[in-house]
Amino acid sequence: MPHPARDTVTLHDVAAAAGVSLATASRVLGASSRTVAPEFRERVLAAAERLRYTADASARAMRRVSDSLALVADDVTTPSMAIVVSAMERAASTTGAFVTVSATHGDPGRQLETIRRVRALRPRALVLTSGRVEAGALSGRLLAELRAYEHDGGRVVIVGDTDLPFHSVGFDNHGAASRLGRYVAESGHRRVVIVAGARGQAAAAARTAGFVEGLRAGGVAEPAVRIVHCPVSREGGYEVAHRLAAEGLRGTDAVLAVNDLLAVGALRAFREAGVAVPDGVSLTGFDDVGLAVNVTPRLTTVALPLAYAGAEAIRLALGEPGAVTHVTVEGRLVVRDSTRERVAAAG
Amino acid sequence: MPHPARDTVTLHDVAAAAGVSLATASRVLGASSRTVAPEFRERVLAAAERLRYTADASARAMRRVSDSLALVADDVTTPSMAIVVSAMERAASTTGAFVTVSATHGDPGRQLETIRRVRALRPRALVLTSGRVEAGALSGRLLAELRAYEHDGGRVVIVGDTDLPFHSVGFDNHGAASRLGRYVAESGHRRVVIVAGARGQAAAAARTAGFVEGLRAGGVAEPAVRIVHCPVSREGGYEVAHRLAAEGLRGTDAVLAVNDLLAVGALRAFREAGVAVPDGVSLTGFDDVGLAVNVTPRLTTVALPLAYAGAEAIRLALGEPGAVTHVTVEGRLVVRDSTRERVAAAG
DNA sequence: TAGGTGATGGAATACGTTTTCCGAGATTAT
DNA sequence: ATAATCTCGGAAAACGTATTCCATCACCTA
Repeated sequence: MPHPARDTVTLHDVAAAAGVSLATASRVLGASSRTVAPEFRERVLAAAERLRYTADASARAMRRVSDSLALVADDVTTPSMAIVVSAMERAASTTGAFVTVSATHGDPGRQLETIRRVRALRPRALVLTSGRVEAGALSGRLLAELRAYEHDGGRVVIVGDTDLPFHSVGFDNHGAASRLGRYVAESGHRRVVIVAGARGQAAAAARTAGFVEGLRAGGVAEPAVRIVHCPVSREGGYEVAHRLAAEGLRGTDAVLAVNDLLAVGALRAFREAGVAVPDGVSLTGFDDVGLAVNVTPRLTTVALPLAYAGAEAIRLALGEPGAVTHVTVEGRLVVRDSTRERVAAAG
Repeated sequence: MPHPARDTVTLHDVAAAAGVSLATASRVLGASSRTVAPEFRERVLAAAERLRYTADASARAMRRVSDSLALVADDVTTPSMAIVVSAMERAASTTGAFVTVSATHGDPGRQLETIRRVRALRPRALVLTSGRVEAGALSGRLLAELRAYEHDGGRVVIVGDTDLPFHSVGFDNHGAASRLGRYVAESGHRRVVIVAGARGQAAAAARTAGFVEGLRAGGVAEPAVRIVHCPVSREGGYEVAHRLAAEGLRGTDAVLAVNDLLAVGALRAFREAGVAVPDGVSLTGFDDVGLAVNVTPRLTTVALPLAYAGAEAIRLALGEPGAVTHVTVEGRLVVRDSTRERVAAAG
C-alpha cells in the first residue's frame, strides 16, 4: 500500500467526477480569487458534496499558510487553562483553524522538547502559558528555539507576565495582589501567612511580592508576615494550613493564598482542625475560578478576566504583523465571605 | 512570495549541509528501517542540530500516517474533559503525536460541521465525547460522516455510552446510579427529587433511570420521586434547589443530582435558603470531580475513573486494528458527608 | 473588420517529505 | 577466482493541493 490513508477521495476525484480540470476544482473548493463559470462551479460543488470530499489539511498547508494554532501549557487540567483553551478554540473555529494542545508538566526540559515538537506543525501561532519558568531560565535554548520558530514566520504569544521580546498578555499580578494585601491590612489584620506556592514560579512570585507590598502599605510590617512555599495544588494548601493549625495559629489572623486552589485546600484543613473561617482566621484566594463561589464560606479573591485574556491572546496571534505588544489586564478585588473586619487588637 | 512559510530550513538544506543526498538525510532523520553508515549518520545529525531542523509535519503526513489525534467534545472547559484531554496529550506525546481539540457546544449542527472540519486533518483517531446527542439523532448524517472518516482509514472512539458500531469506552451510568439510588432508599429516605439535567442527554438519562430503578429496589415507589430537568450547570442546580426550598420542600428528604456541578449549585441554594445539608435534606452528586471533596459538606457521589477512561480511549485509538470493542468502566459509590441515615418516619 | 482586452479553463509545477528502484561496491560461497 | 548475495547511497517518483503560466474565446473599440 503506497499510502497509509489510501482511497481517500481527493480533489482529483472530484475534478474527474465533475468533468473539469484539477485547477478548476481547486479554485471552486479552495478560497481562490479566480472566478469560475457558474455552470462549472455548480458541477464541482455537487460532485464534492456527493463524494463527501474534504480537502486534506496537510496538503493544503504545504501551499498556503498553516491552519493550526498551538497551545503549550504546563498543565492543561487547570481551570484557567480550560478557559484559555476554550477561548482559543472558539476563535480558531471561526477562522477555520485548529487548536493543538501540549503539556509540559512544568519541566523546563520537556518544555524545550515540546516546543521543538510543536514547531513541526508550523502553526500560525504558538501560545505559551507557563508560570513555572522564570524569564531567566527561558533565555537560553528555549529562547533560541522560539526565535527560530518566529524566523520561520510563526508568531509567539506568551500568556503571563514576561519581559521577553514576544507578544504577551499579562496579568497585573503585582498590582492586584497589592490591592488585596492592602485591603487585608486595612481591615484590621495584623499577622498574616502567605501561602506562596512553588518557588521560581513567576506569577506566584509576583503575587507574593504584591501581597507583601500591599500589607506594608497598610501598616503590617515584615516580621508579622510569614511566607510559606508548597506545591501548587489543593493538597499543598491543605498541608500548609494543617501545619499552621497544628501549631495553634500563633496569632495569625489572615492567610493569603497565591491562588484559589491553594485557598480551597487550606479551607478544608481549617475546617477539619476546627478553625472557623473567617471568624478564627481570614482566608483569601486568587483567580476567582468558578469554585471560589461554591465553597463555604465563599472566597474573597481576585478575579482575573481569563476569557478576555485568552481572546486577547488570539487577537495578537492572528492579528496583522506589527510591533511586539505587551497587553496587561487588570485583576479585580472581589470581597466575599472568607474575610471580615477585625477590631485592631494592639499587638 | 511563492510560499508563506518561506526560508524555513528544509531537509534539502540539511542534506546539502551534510554533503549527502536527500534520501540519506531522510533515512537518518525519519525513523527509517534502512541502515546508514555511521559516518554519514553523524554528519546528518550534526547538520540538523546546527540548522535547528524540524521536519515539517504536514509534508510528512503526506507520505506516512498522520500524527494527529482529534478530540471533539461538547465543552472543553468541564473538569472531566480536562482530564481526558490531559490523558490523551500524555499518550500522544510519548508517541510523537499531536492532540487537537474542538468544541461543538452541544449543538448537533455544529457537531456535524466540526467533524467534517476535523476530518481534514486526517487524524489517526477521532475521539468523540458527547453527552448531548442521543444515539438516534446521531444515526443520520453524523453517522455517515463518521463512516466516511473511518473509510479513510481513521479510527473512531466514543467516550460515553453508545450503541453505535464504533469503539467506545462507556461508563456504567445506569449501574452506578442504581447503586446510589438503592443506598439512598435503604438509608431511610422516602421522598426524593432527581435533578436530571437537560433532556435528551444520554448519560444524564441513564443516570436518572438508574436512580429510579435503585430507589424502587430500595422500596421508594414512583409517586414519591420527582424528576426535574434543568440546564447542566451550577446555575441549573441552583435554580432547582432554590425553587424547591421556596416551595418548602414538601417532605423531600433527598436530592439526587445527575452530576457534581448541579449538586454544588443546589448546595449553595440550600445554604442560602437555610436548609441544612444533610440534616434537612440529603444531597448527592455524580462524577466525583475534585471539587466534590472541597465543598461543605463533602459530597456523597459516584467516582468515575476518568483518567483511566481517557487512557483506555487512547489505547483503543492507537491500538492494533481489530473488532469493535465496547469497554465499560464501573463507577464507585463514595459516601461522604452530604447524606445521612434517616429513621423511617412512616409516611 | 482588425486588433486589443479581459475572462476563464487546463497543463504543469512547486511545496517538503518518504519510499521505491537502481546501481555500485563489498562480502561471502563454491 | 568467479558468481551470487548483501549493503547502502543517490536519483526520481509520489503524496494532494494551490498557483503560475499559457491558450482560447468572447467581447469591445476604432
